[in-house]
Amino acid sequence: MAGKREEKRKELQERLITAATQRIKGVGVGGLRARDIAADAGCALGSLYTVFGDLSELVLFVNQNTLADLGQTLLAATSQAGDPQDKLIALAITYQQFARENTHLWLALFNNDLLAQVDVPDWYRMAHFSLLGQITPSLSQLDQGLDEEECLVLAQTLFSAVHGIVSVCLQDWITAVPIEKLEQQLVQFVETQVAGFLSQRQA
Amino acid sequence: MAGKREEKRKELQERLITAATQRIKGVGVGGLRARDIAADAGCALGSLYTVFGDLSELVLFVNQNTLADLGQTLLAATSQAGDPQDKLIALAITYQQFARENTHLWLALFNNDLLAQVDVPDWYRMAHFSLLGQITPSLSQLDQGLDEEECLVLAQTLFSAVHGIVSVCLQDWITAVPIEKLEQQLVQFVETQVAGFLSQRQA
DNA sequence: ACATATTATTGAACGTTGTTCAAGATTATA
DNA sequence: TATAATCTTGAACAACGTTCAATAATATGT
Repeated sequence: MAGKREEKRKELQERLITAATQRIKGVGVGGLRARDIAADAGCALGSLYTVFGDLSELVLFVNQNTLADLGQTLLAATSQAGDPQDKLIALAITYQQFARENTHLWLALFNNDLLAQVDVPDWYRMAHFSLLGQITPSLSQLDQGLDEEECLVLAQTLFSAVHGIVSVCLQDWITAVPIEKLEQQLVQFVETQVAGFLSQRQA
Repeated sequence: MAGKREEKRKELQERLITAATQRIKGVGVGGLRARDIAADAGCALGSLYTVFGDLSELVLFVNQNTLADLGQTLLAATSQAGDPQDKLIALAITYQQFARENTHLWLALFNNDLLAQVDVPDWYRMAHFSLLGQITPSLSQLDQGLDEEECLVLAQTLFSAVHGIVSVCLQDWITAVPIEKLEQQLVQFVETQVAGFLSQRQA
């Protein structure tokens, strides 16, 4: 009978993460309720707090899975791109696609109301960081004069910019740019950015 | 004694907005408490709900002021810029400066957890929209072949991109790019974007 | 296999939240 | 000044995240 405790604990943890994931998918991270999650996972309310310190920590685990999914999706959809520019465009389009197909889970990644109360663990920062690793090769291919740090900063800037464009569009702030034009917007943006690089490199 | 009711109501409304603004400045929109606001404004808890439908509506009024401030700040800091590129850079830098100096108020503008429950009124969308009006002239100056709609979409894209860069940096997602490099990052970004425009216009 | 110690699970209970509403205070009207 | 209309009040409510003593389940020692 040895090891049964740990095994059950792991099972419960997975059930809770699954339940939380489904709830976030449905109602968003703002509509997350401890009692709902416990009910879905088939355990008592208090049991949730024997596995996770609080709800924020549970969301962090959901986010870890989302980040992994996102990383895999980006990798799968862009590995066969040739051109650096094509690859950057494919990354942006795939990012936007993921955000649209998993809006609530994607928004949970950036909801700092919950995350502000917990100090973000290293594995979380790492998962974010590794996404940049899919951008840097294309950048250093575009401009071979970039050192590693410049390349990282540039990747960060580009990622943030694309994220901003997608984010503003999906949260429907202003009526000007409809979601139907998002892809076109992104393609144009990356093209302009790449053209700017090349033009600056010549000067 | 006529008109005293309306006068007191307006005063109370202003006191509540002021109190809420100060609270958001201090603890962020997530730390906003109806009881604190009422206490600061010197009224009963229930009075808050005779002026505003709920807390979200109150935050909307705070945001209106913030948007007006932001608009004024951008206008004042960039009106004397000559070059379209210089103006776009000035806009980005000023936006970042405003975000850093009024972080909590600025974050409240984009916190959709509260805003999602209320349907955003037109005056709110207008205030967002008018910010774009500070970008479009520079863009049509850069490329006079742009029609009005293209120009608006482009302004939206650029604004979103800059917002994303600032947002990611200020929320400290990843350790890679420190806040000290934010300005440099923005300047470089706008320069690249403008260079891209010009290069594409020639082709 | 049994008894004991250790640990996990439970859900009622606590403090805090946004919001409501009958009672009382204030202002308008005649 | 008296009456009607309206606003202000804060106790009360439901729902929330979180805790914890009691109970059930598991591990350990003989």
